Amino acid sequence: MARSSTFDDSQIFAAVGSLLVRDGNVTLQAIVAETGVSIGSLYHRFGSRETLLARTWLDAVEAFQLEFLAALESGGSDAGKRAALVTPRFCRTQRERAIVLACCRQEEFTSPDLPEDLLRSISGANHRAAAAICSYADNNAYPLEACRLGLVAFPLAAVRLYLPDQPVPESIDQYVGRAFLSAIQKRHSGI
Amino acid sequence: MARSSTFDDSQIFAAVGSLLVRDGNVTLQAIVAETGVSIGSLYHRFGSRETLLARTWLDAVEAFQLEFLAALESGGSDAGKRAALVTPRFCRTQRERAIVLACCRQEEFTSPDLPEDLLRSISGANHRAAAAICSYADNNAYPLEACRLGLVAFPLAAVRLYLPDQPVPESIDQYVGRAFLSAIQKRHSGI
DNA sequence: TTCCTAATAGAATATTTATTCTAGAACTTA
DNA sequence: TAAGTTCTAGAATAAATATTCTATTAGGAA
Repeated sequence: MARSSTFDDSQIFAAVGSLLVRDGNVTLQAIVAETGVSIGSLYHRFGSRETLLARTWLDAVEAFQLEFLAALESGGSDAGKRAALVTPRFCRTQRERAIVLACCRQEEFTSPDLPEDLLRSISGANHRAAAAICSYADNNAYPLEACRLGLVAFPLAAVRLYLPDQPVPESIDQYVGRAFLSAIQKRHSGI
Repeated sequence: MARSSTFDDSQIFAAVGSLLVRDGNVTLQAIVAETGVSIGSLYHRFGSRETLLARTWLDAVEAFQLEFLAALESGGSDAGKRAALVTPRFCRTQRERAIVLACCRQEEFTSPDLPEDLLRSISGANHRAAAAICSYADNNAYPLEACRLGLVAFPLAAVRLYLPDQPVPESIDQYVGRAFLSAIQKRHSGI
């Protein structure tokens, strides 16, 4: 066909992750400096900075959901707890992707001038996760709010204590597990 | 002496908060549009964009710590739990400031070209909070990690479920209280 | 080997955003 | 009311950043 790529998209996604950590924002110049990919090549591949960032985010989300949804939908009695623990583990096995997830707000990636198919993939991923959490809540008669906290918010908060610079220690898993249980435990009516 | 200010700093700080929510970033032009303060006036007051943002953050942190430290250092047996609950309450009573705290990373505000006194105030605030959490941990023989999670990370995670756009519901307080307890409860050696 | 296609390259350009600068307005005190 | 001082104003400038464009390069198929 034609010339094949010199760089992997994944190298670029990883660079975005480390720039997020180092500078808190991502300029194309910084990506060029970090990866060696030329600016022309970046535009050839992605079309715009916004698309590049959105693709980076989607890549991270999909990798995460692969594990998270598998755990949540596996059905065992501790499916929820195992799903909650996916977050700290993901931080250890796929650090750059975890950083992207921890640093970006998903609302950034709904701009209507992203390419059609990318927008579809993004909203697909969002809906898939939302639906899974929702039916987990329904099936167990937990409030949705409790599930969102226990499955997502608390685990994320825990790893953020360390994420940008330090490794996420094993000790965190205990806290995540217990925070999950605290979220889904049945309430008393008062306080 | 001389002419007095037309605008309150607090109006500007509030505008930064709403811009953070709406756009996720804050340009001076946007502040001008939002508040009506002129660009010249902004520079006269703050000297640089960076200083403006740092002052906004400091304003929010100090307001928060006023309540948080009072609760934490009040001494009662449930001082920790009350301190944890300061976060959701602060979100209700001082929304803009809470938003600033929830959206900014404090590492942004350590750049050496901020004015001397501002840097001192910022690091003072950081140390004050860190020290308070530390001695709370010591006094109760809790791991520091547990206290950071229970007092800060979990409460913040809970309100972030709503913060940018929606009000933080009262129902959150129960979850925050229980997550705090789950963090400081004594561990079993295994899992 | 030759041609076709897509990838790479980076200078040139456009755009956005921060910052400086000069003038003028308003408050205060004498 | 006059002088002094600080605040406001916004056009002009500078700096950072994204985007376009024209070559050039490299792999694959004929």
